[in-house]
Amino acid sequence: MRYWLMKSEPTDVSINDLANFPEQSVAWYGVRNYLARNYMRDQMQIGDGVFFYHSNCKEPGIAGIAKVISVAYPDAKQFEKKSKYFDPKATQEQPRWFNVDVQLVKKIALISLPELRKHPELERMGTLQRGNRLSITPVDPSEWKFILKNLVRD
DNA sequence: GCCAACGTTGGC
DNA sequence: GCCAACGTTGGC
Repeated sequence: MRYWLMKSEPTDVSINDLANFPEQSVAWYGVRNYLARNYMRDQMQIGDGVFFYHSNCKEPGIAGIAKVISVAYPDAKQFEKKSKYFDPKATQEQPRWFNVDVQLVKKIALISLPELRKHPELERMGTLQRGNRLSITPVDPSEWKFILKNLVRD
C-alpha cells in the first residue's frame, strides 16, 4: 500500500467534478510524463491512497482524499486523433501511455499550498520541492499520516 | 500574464 | 550522444 499526490487542474477535473461522476471515479488520463506514467504503470495498486490536488488555479492545494481503484491500462486518449492527448507514435499493440482509475473517498476543506509549506514534517514532500512539476508524486507514509491527523478537516 | 524550471525534440 | 531551441508546468 502506497500513497500518492495527484495533480489535476480544476478547470479540467475538479474535486466537485469527481464527486459528480458515475461511481465518483475517473480515469486519470492525460499524463504525458514518463516518470509519472511509470508510477501508475509499475507501482500503483488497488487501494493506494491519493491526495487529490488542485493545481494551476487560484487556490492550489489538497482538495480531497481519493483512492486507486484499478491497475494501470492504456490511456484511451492517446489513440483519439482529436484529443489534445493524441500520440501518433502510440499503437494499440504498443501503447505508450497508461492510466489508473481513481475514486473519491471524501472531499475535505482545502489544505492550501502555503499551509502545507508551514510544516517541517512535510518539507520533503515531492510536490513541495523547488522546481518540481511532476503531476504525480509519491507521498511518504509519515507525511500521509501527518496530514490526515493534523490538517484534514471535513 | 510573467517567468523559472525542466522535459523533449531534433540537427549535427 | 551533445546541446540549443522549444514547449509546458504551475506558482505567483
